Amino acid sequence: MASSTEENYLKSLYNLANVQGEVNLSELAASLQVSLPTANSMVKSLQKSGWVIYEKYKPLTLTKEGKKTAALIIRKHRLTEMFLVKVMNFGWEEVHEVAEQIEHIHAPKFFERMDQMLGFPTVDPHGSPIPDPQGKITPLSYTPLAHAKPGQHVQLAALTNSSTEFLEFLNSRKLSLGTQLTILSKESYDQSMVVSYAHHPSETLSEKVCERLLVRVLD
Amino acid sequence: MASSTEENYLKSLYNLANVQGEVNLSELAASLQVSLPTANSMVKSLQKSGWVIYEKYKPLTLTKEGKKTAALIIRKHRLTEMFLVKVMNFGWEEVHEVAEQIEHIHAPKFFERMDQMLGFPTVDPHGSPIPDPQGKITPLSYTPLAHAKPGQHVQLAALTNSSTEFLEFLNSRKLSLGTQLTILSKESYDQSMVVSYAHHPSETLSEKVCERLLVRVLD
DNA sequence: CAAATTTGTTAGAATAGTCTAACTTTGTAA
DNA sequence: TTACAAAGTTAGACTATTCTAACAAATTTG
Repeated sequence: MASSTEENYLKSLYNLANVQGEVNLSELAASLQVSLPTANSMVKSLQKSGWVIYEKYKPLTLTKEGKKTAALIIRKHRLTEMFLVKVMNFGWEEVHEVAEQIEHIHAPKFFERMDQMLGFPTVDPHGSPIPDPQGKITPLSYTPLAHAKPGQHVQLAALTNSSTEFLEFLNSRKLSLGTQLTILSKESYDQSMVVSYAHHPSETLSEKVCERLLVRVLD
Repeated sequence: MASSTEENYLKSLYNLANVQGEVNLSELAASLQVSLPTANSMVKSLQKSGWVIYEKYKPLTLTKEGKKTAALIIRKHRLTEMFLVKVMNFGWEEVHEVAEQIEHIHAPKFFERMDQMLGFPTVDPHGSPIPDPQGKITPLSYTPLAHAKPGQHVQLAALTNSSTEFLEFLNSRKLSLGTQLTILSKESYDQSMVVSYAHHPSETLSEKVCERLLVRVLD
């Protein structure tokens, strides 16, 4: 069984996986905030345990086992976030830290109960998909708000970034998942967009924000 | 801040504390299932951190700080057990293992929310008192069933032992906290007792069981 | 393409927590 | 009160995870 540290490496590897599912050591080290040699030696040991495929100077890939293990940790993380928000009344900006700890708890029944109490949710409070109990994950197919056209009606469905600061920014604008927006205009100079939604007849969102908001196009 | 390992040492020390609040190294080592040298070296480091008072060949005592830290971990443990039973519908025999892990989570708000959702309980599912947020604990003042006299009416209030096996035994007899018992007789040969309670007109409980059941005398 | 930069590797060390083996103190009991 | 047993200590070693310093390979770029 993986230690918490190992679980964190697998999770990072899973989340960083690029087009080919390949990740550089440096990316991994940066994402975990450890030095390159630390990541290097850990990766060697993950390889010995059969979780990653690794050859000197080559990029890293998770094995099938590694992917599944990672997905199941992410499942626990997202289920926990959902539980904190729906059952324990946390704000969506408060749940990450706690979930980072609870995801390492070994107690299948605890997470099964959460799942059941939540009615088997498929996405977490930030719209990210929750892997199923087998570690299968259905990728999202939403569009960045930045790609929407003036006149379109869209609904906020997920975020590509869930940092506390961004979530607090969204709170301050009363933007939450499900909010329906009408795109009023797009400024070609800086790609910012002017949108309207309930009680907010005109709100300007920067390019950065528009890229982080994933929407479902309604018309 | 204490590591999980250190927290476990403090908790054991707190729970083992005898009359003088003194504990032997061997008791500690046995309770944590580590070797004597391991306990010895850990105790030295706990002393350096100001959590225990220790001198070569002398018994151990927790400092004020150590006691408070321990009580707050026990608070998290018991609050968690209560949450698992009352909110997540676990059986009282299933909660210990999970709580052993969750008690090490650092997330004040998480436990405050539990406390609030539970209506600020003062005892856990096994009748053990929950330390307050300052680490103060009110000791129980119940009587072992073994001390009750034939003819008395008592109510099951707490347990001195909460092992899974004992809890499953109680489940099998439909005995739970709050159950009112009438003591029918006590066998002087083996100290076993014959009691009656809802739907159980006559149930024999061994001395061992009677010593582990703490009751409130009703008349 | 050769230099510069980025990326990855090795070596060596530190800390936390654990162990076994060997030895010393303390406490008990004949 | 000496001898044995129980309890505690020391020394030395091991694993996991981390670091810095020094070096090597790969990649980028003028």
